[in-house]
Amino acid sequence: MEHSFGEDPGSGSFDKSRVLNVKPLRSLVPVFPTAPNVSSFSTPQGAAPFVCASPSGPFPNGTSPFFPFFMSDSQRPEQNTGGGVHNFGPISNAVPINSFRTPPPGRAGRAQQHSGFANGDTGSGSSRRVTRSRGPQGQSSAQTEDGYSENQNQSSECYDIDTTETDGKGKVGRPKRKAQKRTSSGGGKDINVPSDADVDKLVEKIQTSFNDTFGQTEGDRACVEYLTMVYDLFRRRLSQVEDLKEAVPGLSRRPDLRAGTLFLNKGIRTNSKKRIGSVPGVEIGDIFFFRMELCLVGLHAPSMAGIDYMGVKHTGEEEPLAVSIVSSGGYEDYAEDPDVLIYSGQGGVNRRDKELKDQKLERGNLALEKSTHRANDVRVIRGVKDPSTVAGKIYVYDGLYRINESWTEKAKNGYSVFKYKLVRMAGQPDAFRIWKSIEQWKGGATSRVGVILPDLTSGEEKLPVSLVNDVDDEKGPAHFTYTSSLKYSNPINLTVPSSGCVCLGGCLPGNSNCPCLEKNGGSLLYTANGLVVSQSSLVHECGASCQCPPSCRNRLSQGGLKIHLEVFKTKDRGWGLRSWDPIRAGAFICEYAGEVISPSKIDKFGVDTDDDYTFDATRMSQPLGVLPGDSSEAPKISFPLVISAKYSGNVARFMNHSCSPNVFWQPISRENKNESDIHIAFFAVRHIPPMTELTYDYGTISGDDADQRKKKCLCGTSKCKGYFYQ
DNA sequence: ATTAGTCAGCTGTAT
DNA sequence: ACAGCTGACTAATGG
Repeated sequence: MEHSFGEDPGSGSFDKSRVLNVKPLRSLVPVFPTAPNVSSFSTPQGAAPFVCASPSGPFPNGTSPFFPFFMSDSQRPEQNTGGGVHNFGPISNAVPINSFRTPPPGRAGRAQQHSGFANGDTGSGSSRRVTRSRGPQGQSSAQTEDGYSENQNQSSECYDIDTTETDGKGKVGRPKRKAQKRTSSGGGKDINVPSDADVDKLVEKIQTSFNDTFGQTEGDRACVEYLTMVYDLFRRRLSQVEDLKEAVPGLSRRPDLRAGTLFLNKGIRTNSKKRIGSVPGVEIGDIFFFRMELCLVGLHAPSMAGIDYMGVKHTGEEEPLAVSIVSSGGYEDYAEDPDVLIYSGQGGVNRRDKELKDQKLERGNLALEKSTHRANDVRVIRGVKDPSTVAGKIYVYDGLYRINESWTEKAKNGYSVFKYKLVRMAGQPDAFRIWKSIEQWKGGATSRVGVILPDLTSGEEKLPVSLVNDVDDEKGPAHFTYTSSLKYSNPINLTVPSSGCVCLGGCLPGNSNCPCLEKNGGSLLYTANGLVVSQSSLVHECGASCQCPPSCRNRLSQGGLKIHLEVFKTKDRGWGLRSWDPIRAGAFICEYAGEVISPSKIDKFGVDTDDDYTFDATRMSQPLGVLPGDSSEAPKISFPLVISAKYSGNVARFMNHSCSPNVFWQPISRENKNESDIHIAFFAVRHIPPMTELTYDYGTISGDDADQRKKKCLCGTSKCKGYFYQ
């Protein structure tokens, strides 16, 4: 994050008339596939511009049908990827080679019992020779570097010291969960949710896909992004499965842990070798919502413990050194200063009888002590409070620190505790500091450089959206009217009339009598905490004629802004959109507001070539937010809806294009008596740290004038195609 | 050099 | 309040 978020005591009031005519970046043109096809969006009588169809049809003539939700993999036609780049690589049905691996002698019998993940060796397979380095006699697989010099260069080097690196097959013997009851909830309906056997198949598909794409690479940015995205997709899918099961006492619902272990056992992970210094592909400022995520990307291996360390050889003697710590509020740390962290050692409390005692200089504490003297880099992950999550905590990777001093002191409870003073290395991009700044902005105590408007929505949204320019002196984008809603010039008649639900307490998963869920293939497509499970062709939400309350889970996109956004001036791409709040993968961000342009209007008046702010759902783009191999996987296809936000619109009109986007769009149908509106909702592809620009893929078009709409892409990502279509 | 068993960890969610 | 999963450690067994 190269922006500076300084204070500006001067900027306060603002004259709206100074929002000038600035040539916006986007010059979009409404696009329809081809002229002859336009008519296909209308019924023969020309009454409805498009038809809202249930997953199984019917479809208007000439329109490509949505892929049915229930289609099995063998039934599904070839994915149309629009000729674009394959992000995920081909998903094959072939059994991965290592599935045929002979189990080690003496373990075979046992391993076989756990059908699911018993044989989960890692994809990197044979090269993963594991030796344990234990104690002084631990024979480690050599290390030439001593790695202790004060030299900065050493920091990013990977210590080739062998640590106890589980290879995924080692720990199968532990008794796993008991045999699970099969769900069969609801009325025995065919529910669009996989069984446990399906889950196992799904993991194998993910494994294949992961190995195909990243099998050779160990830890680059693309790999880390893919891994975290797929992990959370899978986790959301599992939580959807859990949702359908009756609560079994003695069986807790921890989809995060289950997804994590399945991934680890299948080798769906990266940077599994411990190292001192930065981790390839993980960037300072990256955020995580589960400890398992830290483990999967190689940032911090233990699933619970706060101190990660490894044995490092130094002049023949091996000693433990700390590689990373997690400060998450469980101890009496001092973590207010963005550059200094006073960290407490671990231990001192018996977990079972909660008996308190002095901390001992062992394990993590010992490693931190050694690292104090060796002055090696230690990665710091800070837990920050986040009221929006149930856990109330988010982990932020704050980069490399060094331990300046260590001491012991008496804690409030009277027992002695180790304390370590960690100081952040200079020259690293801001991470935790940004969180502290935002905290202050929210408190309103300080003003900020470059704030043009504190709320450009003028109260139209529940949350203010500030307009900020801290790069030049432009005073704002071209004038427009802020509206939070989507306007249809003509109501749309449903071909299949349907009534709303009567779920007075809100629609709940497993209710086979809810007509709204039925439209979604029998399942609720949103998790309990308001995340979309995955991208699909169309999500049916509850609407005006439903009797469920506004808080119903199936009305996720209807509550207006829940995330604190701001419109800001980018360095070279005009105005853009970013968020003060961290955004979880799958979280709803906003919808695309504006005016629906009917195809007939376009026929009559021709294409408005000057409309710079248009959303075009007919375009093709890569599927994002879709789990490889998921039975509910629905590739993104064109959708006959074009929205103009030139004269009126909301924050979504400011979202720029990226070839490696962090946001995807999703058509949503809202039932309304005998009418139905299609809305376009935006969801996060992956976790998005605060103040990161939000972008989506504008998609590709074909046709005679496609070349004219090609614009040079400035997204700057490694996957950049070099152009995009305005 | 492996394997199985035990333990506690600045988890996280249900009650 | 407590299930859950892992890495670290320990003891026992096999070459």
